[in-house]
Amino acid sequence: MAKVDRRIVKTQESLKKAVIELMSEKSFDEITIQDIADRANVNRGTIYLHYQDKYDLLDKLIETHLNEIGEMEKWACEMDWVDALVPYFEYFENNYLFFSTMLASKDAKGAPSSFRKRLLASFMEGFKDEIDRESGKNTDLSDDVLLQYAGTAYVGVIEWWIRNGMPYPPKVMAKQVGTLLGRSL
Amino acid sequence: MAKVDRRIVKTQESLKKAVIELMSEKSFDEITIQDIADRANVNRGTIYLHYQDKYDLLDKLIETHLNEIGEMEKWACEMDWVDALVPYFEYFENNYLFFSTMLASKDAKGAPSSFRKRLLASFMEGFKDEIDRESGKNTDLSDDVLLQYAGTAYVGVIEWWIRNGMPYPPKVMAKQVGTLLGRSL
DNA sequence: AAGGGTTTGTTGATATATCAACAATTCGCA
DNA sequence: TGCGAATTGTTGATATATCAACAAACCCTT
Repeated sequence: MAKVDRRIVKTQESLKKAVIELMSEKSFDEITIQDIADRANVNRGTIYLHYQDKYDLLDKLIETHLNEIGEMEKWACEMDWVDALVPYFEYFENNYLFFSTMLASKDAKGAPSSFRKRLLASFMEGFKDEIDRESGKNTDLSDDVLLQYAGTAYVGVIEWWIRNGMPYPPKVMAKQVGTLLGRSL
Repeated sequence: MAKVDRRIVKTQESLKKAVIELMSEKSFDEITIQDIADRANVNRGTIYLHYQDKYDLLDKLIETHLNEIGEMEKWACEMDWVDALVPYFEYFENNYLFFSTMLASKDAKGAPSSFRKRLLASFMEGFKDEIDRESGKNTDLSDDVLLQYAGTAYVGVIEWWIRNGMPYPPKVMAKQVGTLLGRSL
């Protein structure tokens, strides 16, 4: 990974943080580029050095998180389901504002292409390699159905957990969801 | 006040914040320029664009706060002592980390020139115009003594209040200290 | 006191961010 | 509908921050 200039990182992080904050206050279409610039304490023009427009910014923001989640999948490989899920729930907890905002906000017209959908796709992709093909318990099931089932279940639980203010600690969630996913796949 | 470039403000604020944080962890002489740069997430060289060395940085940091306190004096003029003090104590509260660190840390060799002394001088200066010259209650007292008395008392109380984790809310402190200062001056 | 590692202050070349100004577009509303 | 105001996206000139590299000063430890 080539080193990125410090200023780029700082600017992009302020911008992303600003968008998240603003989205928890107004709907995405009401947010203006100037709003974002002000909140991030960055010149308006600077935004265009990094992003096409606010849709692109939101898009990249989502992409960033999905990538980080994707990274964890590799790390978590070779682990028990229950243990592997802990970092996920901790990640959701640490980025509470982002997830609650994303799952709460209605999609704007153009770009956002439903965060929920992208999250689901990401999870299903990750589940692919985790399906039990040995014990034979899944021989009568098609992957499509299985993935859809486990994926929506997972997303659904996360959504519920976030929306309800994370009523259980990450470890407890990981254990329970881990058990259930283990049964399903 | 000519507008200052955004980047300058950001950089200087990170640097000042970094110094305060670090001073609450190590003694000032143990802090290295590189430490400050790292903590502030700024290139080491950038520090020299703004300050001579770490002593200068600390000096300017103190100066900044003393100036802000000085500003409040003008604003607070024409007010009852009790009311006038409220913003002060609120300021101390808001900058708790700074004041507790500054009042706690032993002076390093070169520059710091005792924060406590500078604070005292600043207050005494501010008290000058507040001495009661009309009622005649102070005719037998010399300004020197009076200022020294009230100044050290004020600083002493603040020091105590900060050191003990601000056991009373700012308004309560303002009321009590205000009463006492009113009697003294 | 010598030596090896660390910290410092400085430099020059380069990258990025800023600012102000502009025309083009969109928005709110009369 | 159409006007005025706000927002957008771009530009060019400039300011600031970055990075890497350097020699000098400064520990410490032997």
